[in-house]
Amino acid sequence: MTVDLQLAPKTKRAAGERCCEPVVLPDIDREQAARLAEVAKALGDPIRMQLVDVLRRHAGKVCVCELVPLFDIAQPTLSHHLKRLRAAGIVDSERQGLWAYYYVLPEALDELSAWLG
Amino acid sequence: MTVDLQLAPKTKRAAGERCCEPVVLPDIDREQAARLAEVAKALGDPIRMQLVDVLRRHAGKVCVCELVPLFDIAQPTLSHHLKRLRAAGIVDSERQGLWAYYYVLPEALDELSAWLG
DNA sequence: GCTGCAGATCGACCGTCATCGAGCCGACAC
DNA sequence: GTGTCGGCTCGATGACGGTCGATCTGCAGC
Repeated sequence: MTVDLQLAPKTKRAAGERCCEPVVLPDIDREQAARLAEVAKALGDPIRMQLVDVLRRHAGKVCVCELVPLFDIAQPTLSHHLKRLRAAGIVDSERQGLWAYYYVLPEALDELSAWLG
Repeated sequence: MTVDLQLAPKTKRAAGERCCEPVVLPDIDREQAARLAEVAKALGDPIRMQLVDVLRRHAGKVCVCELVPLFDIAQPTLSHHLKRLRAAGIVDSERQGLWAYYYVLPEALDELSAWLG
């Protein structure tokens, strides 16, 4: 008995009226939303935002030893932020002897920029 | 004696050579970086990214009761995400009787879009 | 061999966030 | 008045993220 308990008439509105026409799109590509959210989350830190800004303005490979004095954080912390940016596909690195150089991969930022219109 | 211990010649490179020319800009407007990072952090969640996408595509005020069935999360959780988006200045809300309607404030997204170029 | 340096990684601490249920409040119908 | 519904707020909890010191890895020079 009471098998229709989960099918109770919960669709009954306050007085049968609707709040607004149901024209919202039912599904928006979730995969793209997940990728864009990952890029946005990587940019969601002031230090990482400034890091990307410096690398974008320089328009070339920048040595880590030049990035450290720009921020008042320890070197391991900066390395951690660069690793997060690289995991999100925003930047990439290249080692030359002692030093490491970072540069921007424009694809991720371009996709976010295209979504913003 | 040894008063110049803190001023030791730490500038001495490995062999006197520099890793790269010091042309990185010393300071990038930190306030703007903080604002952009706040907007990006608010977008750094798949559900919030889809929420903004729905509100942008609808180009009008959307009732919360229409947003709830689009995601498999509880209604308080959706309200939490909307609150975060509103705190970041991305959306705003307006109550009409029983229902609440949310809409996009384009300024925040426009600033991020302008920075992305 | 040893020493020093640039950068990455690890472990730990602590703050913030996402999620949920429970409860509260305002508006409407009766 | 009471009941009901839509939505928000409050706690609690588990997970994630930023930061640091300490340590490790390569590399260059002695």
